[in-house]
Amino acid sequence: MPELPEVETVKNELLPYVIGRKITKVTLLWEGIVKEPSAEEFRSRLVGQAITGIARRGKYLPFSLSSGDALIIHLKMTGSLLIKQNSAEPPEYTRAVLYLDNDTALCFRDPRKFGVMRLVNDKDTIIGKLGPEPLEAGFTPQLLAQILAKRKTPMKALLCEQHLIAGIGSMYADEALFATGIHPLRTGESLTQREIESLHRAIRRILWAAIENKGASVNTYYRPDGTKGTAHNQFKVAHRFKQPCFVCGTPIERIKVRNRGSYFCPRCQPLST
DNA sequence: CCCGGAACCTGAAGGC
DNA sequence: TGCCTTCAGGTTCCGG
Repeated sequence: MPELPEVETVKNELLPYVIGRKITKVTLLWEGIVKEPSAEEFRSRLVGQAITGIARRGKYLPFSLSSGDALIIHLKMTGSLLIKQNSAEPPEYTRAVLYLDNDTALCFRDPRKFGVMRLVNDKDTIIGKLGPEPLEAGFTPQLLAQILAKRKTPMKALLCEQHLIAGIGSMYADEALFATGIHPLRTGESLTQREIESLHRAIRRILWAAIENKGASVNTYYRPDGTKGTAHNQFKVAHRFKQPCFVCGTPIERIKVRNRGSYFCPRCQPLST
């Protein structure tokens, strides 16, 4: 599942293939992947434009174009952006192909059709509502304390809220909570100052380590060259249902928090002391 | 504004 | 073998 480290890896590894390249043709194999504008307008406004940059904001990938428009891609759960030879057949489940003027094709593969592309004048209407970037300097323990203060929502849900903190999803929320010994159902307001500082450090350390490992390939996440990341090899609790905790040996449990699977160690992450 | 739950979507895996 | 259920979860929308 692409979260901040996976999306950051996709951006970094896509950049050398696409920067400065002109889009020569757009093929939509499933038009529903384009949220706005219409499929027809999307194609005509994109063809002929050069890609001048790619950024990452939360889990969004804004591509800047020579026209001044922005192509904003969200991979959601199962999307991947793959670089192929433009003469090659696109991989199975490819929903859209951007052909570039260097003999390559950028394929948007997405088995579950959750992924989204938008072509917009102003990218801030989409990404402007996001919370702070957890790896930037402005994300301080004080800011995290402010975000969690007086909130009765479970910690697992709070960490996944994009308008509070941008880029964290289910896997890395589980990992950060385990590293801090916090049960996923603890409320935001129940955390002590000490726990908040520890959580702040854990979030940054875990996200940085996952970027160094090129993301986690739990299911269908692939890097642009088709290879997988290795960050999931570092997971302590995420997707380790019934397996022994590396710290105390207790079987990892799974509960639903806001309809999301949440993995945790019942002994290392007690709900009450 | 705060909070919780459903819907979207489909392949893989497990149970009977 | 084959059918049925569950699981995966980022985002958006709707309700109280």
